[in-house]
Amino acid sequence: MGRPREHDEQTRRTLLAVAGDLLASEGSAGVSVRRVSQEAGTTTRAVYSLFGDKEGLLRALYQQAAETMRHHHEAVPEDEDPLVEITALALAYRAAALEEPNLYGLFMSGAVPGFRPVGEDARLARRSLARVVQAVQRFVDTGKLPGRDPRAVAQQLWGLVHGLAALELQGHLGPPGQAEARWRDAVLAAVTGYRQPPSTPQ
Amino acid sequence: MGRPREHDEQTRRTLLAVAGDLLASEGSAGVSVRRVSQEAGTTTRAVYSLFGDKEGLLRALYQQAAETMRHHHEAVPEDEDPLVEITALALAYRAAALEEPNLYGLFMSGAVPGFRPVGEDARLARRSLARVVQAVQRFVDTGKLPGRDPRAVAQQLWGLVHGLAALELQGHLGPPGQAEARWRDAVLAAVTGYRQPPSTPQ
DNA sequence: ATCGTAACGTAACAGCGTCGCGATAGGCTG
DNA sequence: CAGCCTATCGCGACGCTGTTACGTTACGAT
Repeated sequence: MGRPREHDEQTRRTLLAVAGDLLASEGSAGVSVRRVSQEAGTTTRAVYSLFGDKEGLLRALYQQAAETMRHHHEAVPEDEDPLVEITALALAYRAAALEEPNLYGLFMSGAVPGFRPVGEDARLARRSLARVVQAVQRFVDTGKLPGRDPRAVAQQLWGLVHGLAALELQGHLGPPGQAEARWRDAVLAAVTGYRQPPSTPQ
Repeated sequence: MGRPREHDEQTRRTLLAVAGDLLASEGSAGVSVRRVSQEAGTTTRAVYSLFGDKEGLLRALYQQAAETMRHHHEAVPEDEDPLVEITALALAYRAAALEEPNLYGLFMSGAVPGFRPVGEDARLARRSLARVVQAVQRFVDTGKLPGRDPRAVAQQLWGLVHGLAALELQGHLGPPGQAEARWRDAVLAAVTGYRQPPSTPQ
């Protein structure tokens, strides 16, 4: 019974695509409920029917960004040398961040006003790093990172790459060539450090 | 000639203090020109006379945050061991970030909608790390970080601490005790790595 | 054919950043 | 001392925002 819904899955996809484009082309200021729904050829009601509210729309975008990050990581081949594989994973993270800076900003921190991932969404960010945890675990198991806690190392590497990404997106790392050198060097130093057994007990 | 200005230096300080308090207590959503000016006992015009526009007000807050960060760093005593001094500097960074998360978010990236530091302000962020650059320079000069470019190392350490701060503020590092352990461990690994001469030419 | 109901578009609400406009207040000139 | 000049003031309006109450519409069930 009742009127059949026209705000369907297709409309949902269109809204998400438009929101993503607007975020990329005009930044967070361009993403308003009116603007997005109008450019998607529908009305503001559609956003509220499909996503609950504006934050719901942003949450969907966030999940999409997390998925993109996960795909970038899973495309990295395994390597028996931790330095090679971890460097490749870091550069995959960098590629994802540079590819869609605004989407990455939404994903990793505060590029959009009041948006903050909570609960399941916050865990989504961590899950997108599963590939890194798995790699570090493998290196620990085979004695290549002696005495290390895989989750701790993955967290710390995550911190490093996120910080480098934030700095590069703000222009603090110079031109892309120099920036990549900074990434490689930082990862190299970190992995070198992790290859030594930790001196503080954990 | 003309009417004497009542939007003076005192008004400016009051507006900045109110804006800082609102940012700390209610986040970026609480900082509106109307709200700030009203709670400061003046009118919206004062903000536009003294700061140009809302972004001018935020810029002034940003500069204040940079200054706070610089002070935290300069309070760290010198030490002949790079590991000791750099760890202390990193924990000073952490303390500044945790002390006023919203101000730090404004300072380091996108905690406020359309705000992005440019030009002189972006350089201000780098200048707040002068103490780190100086320390690394000293270690390079005395051969404790052989073959390193002080500016590159400082940038990379900056990336590391910023990333860790962002992760911790988002709750990804667990309770404060574990978080501090993560910080110490990450810095330890990085410094250990920097003590080895770089294998890639720079 | 009529009714019930669910989803629709519209229009309104409060709040936002910004700025044009008339009022105001003090220093300079006569 | 009176009056003008002008820089600064507060007020109110403009167009925007996210959200939602409301009247309308379209279909399945009776």
